[in-house]
Parts: sequence; structure tokens; C-alpha cells
Amino acid sequence: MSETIITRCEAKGLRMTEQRRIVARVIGAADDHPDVEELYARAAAIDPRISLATVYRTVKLFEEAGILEKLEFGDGRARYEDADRDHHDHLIDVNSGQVIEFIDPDIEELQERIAQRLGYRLIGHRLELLGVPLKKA
Amino acid sequence: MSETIITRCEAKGLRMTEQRRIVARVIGAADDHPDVEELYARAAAIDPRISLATVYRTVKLFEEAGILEKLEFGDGRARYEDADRDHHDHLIDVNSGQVIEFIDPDIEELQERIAQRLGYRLIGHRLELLGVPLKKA
DNA sequence: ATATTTGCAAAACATTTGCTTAGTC
DNA sequence: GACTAAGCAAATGTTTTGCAAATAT
Repeated sequence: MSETIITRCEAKGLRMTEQRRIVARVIGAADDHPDVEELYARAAAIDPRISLATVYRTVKLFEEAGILEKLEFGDGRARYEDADRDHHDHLIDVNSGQVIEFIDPDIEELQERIAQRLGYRLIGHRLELLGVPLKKA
Repeated sequence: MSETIITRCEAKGLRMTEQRRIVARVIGAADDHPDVEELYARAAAIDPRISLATVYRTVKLFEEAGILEKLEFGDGRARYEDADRDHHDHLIDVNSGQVIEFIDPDIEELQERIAQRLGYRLIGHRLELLGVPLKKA
């Protein structure tokens, strides 16, 4: 549970460079959904010896290792979050790009049921929000 | 129900050029989920007097008019479908990009409920499928 | 020591845009 | 005939890549 991203990288035998450690730390510390450019900004603030290309390479590597999950919200920029967090879903304001997380027990059941009916395995879930400003009605 | 895309464009007062008519026809005839480049290919096969830029401008125009719905499957290419079709959801193979459509009455109820709980209005819905080849288990 | 990773700049990709010409109402 | 749309090519924004220099094991 309190296994850090870095720990899991090492467990998978990934060669851990200073840059990768920083990217791992930044993502682990984030409680929002920064895109890659933003990850780069936060990483460069810690240590300027890092390039945008490396951040891209690193998140892709971590994703392929199953350590991060790639989120595509349809705004043209990918976001990444720790794949090991408790399961949750995302609600997105398709205009502002704002994201809120939520959990609903019925979604889990629904996923199971639909997957079974169609004969597929489901991962991930996304609900889109139109137009309305992101504050409770 | 059998109102064509072209009819709805005219009803909205859109200036209908030959290019727009062709794009409308191509989308109306598609029973898959072609991306914009593919729409362009199909349109150009009917009449080569059309450019990719125009297809982009046209689908954006139609979307803003509420005639088409933009689908973003996270593969970096947008797809468009007739917004007036019966409601349905999409199941995507996140590796191959293959899309299948399905309907589940409980999703409708779930959307309502979650939206109400969170105080938002929901539109659209997406379930992602991992890795598994797209044939029934 | 040697294989991998980095940084940089250039390439690649989907999409948008400026401007001139052509077409619609 | 006035105003909007199309075509082309160049610009844009995000992500990827080639290659020489740096770094990890």
C-alpha cells in the first residue's frame, strides 16, 4: 500500500536514474492530474538537469511497466497517475478540462456485468461532463 | 428519425456546399468509426475536389451545430458520429483501437444517479478494454 | 566496461489557420 | 454581388526519435 513508485520501479528491475527518480517523486506527490508538460515543470523545479523528452520517455516506460496509468481526457494532452492507487473513476468537465475523482460501488458491478455479457474484460471508466461549470448544482 | 444529416444542416441554416454535403453523406453512410483522415479518404473517393482542411472544418462545424458527436478514444485521432442516432455506448480495445457499440439500460440509470449524487449533468460514457483481443471470451 | 539513458534538435503526427480564390445564397 | 467557404501551405501543439555524450550497473 505504502509502496512508493520508486520501490516498484526497482522491484521491476528498471534502471533508476536521477531523472526517473524525480519523475516518480513528482507523480507520487501530485494530488491533481498534471499533463506531461506540467510534470516536466515540476521536475525541472527540483532539478533542472532534466529534459521534456526524458519525462515523456519515463512516463511511457513506467506505463508499460504497469506502474503508471495513462489518462486521456480528450483535450490532446495525456496525464499519468499512479496505477497502484485505490480504484476510482474520473469525471471531466469537457470544456474546462477540470477533473474530479469519485467512486461508486455500482460502477464496479456494472463493469463486471457488461464485461461478462459482452465477453470482455473491462478496465477503466470515464464519464464526461458537458458545459456545466464545475461546481455542485 | 430518417432525417438526414444534410436535412438537419439545412434546418440549422448552414450554408451547404458540395464538400459539406459529401462529408455529411459519408458520415451518414458509415457504420464504423472512421477518423478524420479516413473521412477525407472516403470523401475524396466520391469527389477529389475536397481537402483535408475542409473535412476538419466541416466536422467541427457540424459538431458545434449539434449535428455530430465527437468521440475521443485516446488514440490521438478524433472520430465523429451522427449525434441523432439512438443512444449507445462504446467499448474500445485500447490496444487495437477497435470499437464496438453496445447498450445497457443500467448505464442510463447509473449515469442519472451519479450525476445527481455529485450534482452534475452527465453526457457520454466510455468503458475501456485492455489488451484482450476483440473476440468474445 | 558496456549497455542504457540522456539532452538536444529535428521529425512526426493530428489539427488549425492565414490568405487568396472560388462558390453559395 | 456580398459574404462565406475552400484550397493550399505554413503554423501549431503534443509526442517521438536519431545521435553523440553522459551515466548506471
